[in-house]
Amino acid sequence: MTFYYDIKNKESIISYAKNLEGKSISEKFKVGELNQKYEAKGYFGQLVERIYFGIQNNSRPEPDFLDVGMELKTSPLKMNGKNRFLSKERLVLGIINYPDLPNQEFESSDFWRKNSSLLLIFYLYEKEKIPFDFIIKIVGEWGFASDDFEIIKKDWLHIKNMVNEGRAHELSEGQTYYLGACTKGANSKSLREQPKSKVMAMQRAFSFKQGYVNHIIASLAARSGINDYSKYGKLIDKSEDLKSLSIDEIVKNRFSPYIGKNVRDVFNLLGLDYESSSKSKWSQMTNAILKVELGKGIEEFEKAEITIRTVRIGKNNYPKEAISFPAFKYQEFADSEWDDSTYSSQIEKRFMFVFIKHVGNDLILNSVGFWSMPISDLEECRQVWDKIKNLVVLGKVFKELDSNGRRVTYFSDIRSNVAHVRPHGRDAEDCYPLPVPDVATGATSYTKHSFWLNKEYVRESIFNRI
DNA sequence: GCATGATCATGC
DNA sequence: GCATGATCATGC
Repeated sequence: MTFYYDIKNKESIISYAKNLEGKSISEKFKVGELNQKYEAKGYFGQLVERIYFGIQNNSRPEPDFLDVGMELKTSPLKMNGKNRFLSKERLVLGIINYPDLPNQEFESSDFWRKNSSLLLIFYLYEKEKIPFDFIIKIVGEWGFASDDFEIIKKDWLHIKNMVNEGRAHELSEGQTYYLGACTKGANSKSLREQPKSKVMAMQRAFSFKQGYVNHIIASLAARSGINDYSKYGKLIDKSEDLKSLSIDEIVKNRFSPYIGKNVRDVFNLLGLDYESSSKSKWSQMTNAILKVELGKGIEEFEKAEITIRTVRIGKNNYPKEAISFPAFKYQEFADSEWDDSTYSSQIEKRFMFVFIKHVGNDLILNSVGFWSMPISDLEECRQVWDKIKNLVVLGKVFKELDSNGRRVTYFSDIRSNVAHVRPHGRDAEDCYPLPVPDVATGATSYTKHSFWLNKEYVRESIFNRI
């Protein structure tokens, strides 16, 4: 079989790949190629490699186009409400080889040799279609701009250091920025040996976070003229050298002139209105301190999927409030497991906390820092989630009426050292449907609820450690 | 004084 | 018009 590209010429390969834009595999080839395996996960990528590029499926450590050092990757897109393409998932870039990793240097590592230049083929995933009919929307080559390179290299080093310290079993995605160590395997029971500890560690792969892939998509789409690349505010300006500073340090440096100051004075210094009753004034303050235009997303944080939370601290370093997550849909408990639940993906992210402390009658900007939940606490969150799921799918929402004739929920009995569950809607009438009607009352919907991090937990495990 | 339930203010 | 982060209210 002849292929219409020059295997030793990068531009030739890219322009051949670009012919796929706007088309599906079945439009390019006769459907006679169909076989029964088409439902298998990852099959689309195999199709493109084998049928379009004539590459035998492999799991070699070298890039697919060896002569030009470029790796071929296919990845699914979804549409958001505004007709913009978003990544459907993270982009997985190869299993982390725990035994070898401590002996590698980044520039000559397996990871960088294989992935430093990516030929990306993004297709629109549509549930009702077979992979042959998925439409390829965006094709392009992705190298790494210098800022991204430095951040990805630091992420890689973090992962390597964890393995080198015998802590591969403590790795989680929230510890790094763009390059994550995502779980890889049938479930979280896929365990591997690690070189510096006897503890078995979950199998993990290097992967770009969904937020980083979104940035790649927006950037490639803009190159192809498919849609505009919406501008974010950037945290890092040219004068700062990412070779010596991490994102953590850059953020701490920006905050340091304001730490310990009265929040009213901070607002005045920044030209912001402290009297505003807006609850978004805290995010305005953060943007202003970070020197990012107000009302804009922070590019580096969007790529790293960092969640910013502002927390007021009262006497005894006790948080004024617990920390909430978005209300959950009861139906989701019937449809998913922990590993693919919305809550698990929210709680595994990296967080930036801004702590504001009440001292006498003053509010002081106390501290700022990054945080991700330790694996052992994630396990507690999982248990809380499992218990709520169990109640919801059994239709056990309400207990019998209490002595005052009020309906009491089973949900408030479920509280661990880390998290609990509480109402979270516009008011008590703000409901989501239940997958199973409540056994005690017959109710088919219930007030929106969400998971909350306990105040005690916020104090001990976040505030006291930042 | 905290746990629990309820609700606000805004931006998209 | 609703989802979300932030905050208020009350009874034990």
